[in-house]
Amino acid sequence: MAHPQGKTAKPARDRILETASRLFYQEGLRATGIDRIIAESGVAKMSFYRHFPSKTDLIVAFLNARHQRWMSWFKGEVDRRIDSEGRLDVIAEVLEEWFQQPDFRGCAFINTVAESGSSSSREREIAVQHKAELADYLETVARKLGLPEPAAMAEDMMVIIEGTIVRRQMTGDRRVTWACHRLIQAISRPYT
Amino acid sequence: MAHPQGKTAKPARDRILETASRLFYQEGLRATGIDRIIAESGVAKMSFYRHFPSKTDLIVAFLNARHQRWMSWFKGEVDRRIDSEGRLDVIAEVLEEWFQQPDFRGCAFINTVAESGSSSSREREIAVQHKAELADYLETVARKLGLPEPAAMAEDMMVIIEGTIVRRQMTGDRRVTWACHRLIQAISRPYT
DNA sequence: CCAAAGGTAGACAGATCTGTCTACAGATTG
DNA sequence: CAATCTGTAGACAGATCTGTCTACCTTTGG
Repeated sequence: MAHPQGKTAKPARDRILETASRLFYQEGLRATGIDRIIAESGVAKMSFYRHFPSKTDLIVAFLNARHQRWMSWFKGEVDRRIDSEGRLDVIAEVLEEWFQQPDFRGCAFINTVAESGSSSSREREIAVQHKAELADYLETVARKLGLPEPAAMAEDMMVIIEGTIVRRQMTGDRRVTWACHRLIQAISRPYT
Repeated sequence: MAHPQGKTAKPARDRILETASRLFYQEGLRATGIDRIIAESGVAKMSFYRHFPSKTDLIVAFLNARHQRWMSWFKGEVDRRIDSEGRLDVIAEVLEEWFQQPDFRGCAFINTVAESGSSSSREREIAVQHKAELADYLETVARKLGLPEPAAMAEDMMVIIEGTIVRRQMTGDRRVTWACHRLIQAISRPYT
């Protein structure tokens, strides 16, 4: 091997994607330069461009991977709790688990849209698609719980979730999760 | 005058700040270069650096101006409607007016935080301060309406508002405002 | 065995970005 | 009048960013 790192060395592509995922999420897409990703993943520049012909390709790979990873984690946690407790506000608890991670810096997709200008872009489309899938999932949950007007309920939940994430990113205050709890309970109460 | 534009030409500083405000909001802070601001405001480079010693100074001026402008507009609209209708969900109508503006691209302060990396920055602090003032104002509104637990109510409202803004920026769908309406009505209903 | 695949190291090009500097021109004011 | 303030026009420096290119090395499959 040109640069011996033992048999367990991960392939260059994996190291690049891991480093990029960390930096893109932590520092932002525009703020993270190719050179830094190359340096921190310990890879040659040509290896980088062999696997990702452009920075945009790397961003797309990052967003797709994060979408897969986050969605399956979120669905798993919510389904498990819903099945045992049957209450919609277990979602607040799942979100709180996410917020507890020390590197939490909001939702990568919200941040991506915030960073995207007014013109449309591949990144923006992926983010919008991610949120559409999340809304779809919430509608199936509402249906499973037998709630009335599941589509409207899902949109209400989306507003609560996005607000909770953004608010938590801005303030870092745990009271945000309490507010999330109260709001979900409020929309779960039957109309008088 | 060096570059005659008639008696009504605005001072260079104003033209710079107006152009920068448009571009920073529309395209993002990092995506907007000094050179473009200089070109589009029709000003010489030295005039720019006379008024704003660094790009950061211009960003700070932009955020402070936008904070003043947006907050006074929002408070004015909400106060007027609250006084005549006495319902908290007039806030959804005020937000919808904002969303109708053709250049709407979310909240400049949320976008700023999304663009700021994990390290703290002057821009981030201004954004956090802006949201703290908004939360304070909402608490006074809740108090004025005689609602129970105004502090918790204000935090609930913040989550709803942030979620509505982000959701609207992401989807552009008017149903988001309906969800905002429903949510405010839900937390306004007395607990059973 | 040897060719292909995948890797390293690093120079280089070209664009762009922030910020400085010179030279000059019109207006205001002491 | 002369100084000062505010402005224009544009060259320039230095950093950084994306992306290309050359040259060489090692492992593996046919």
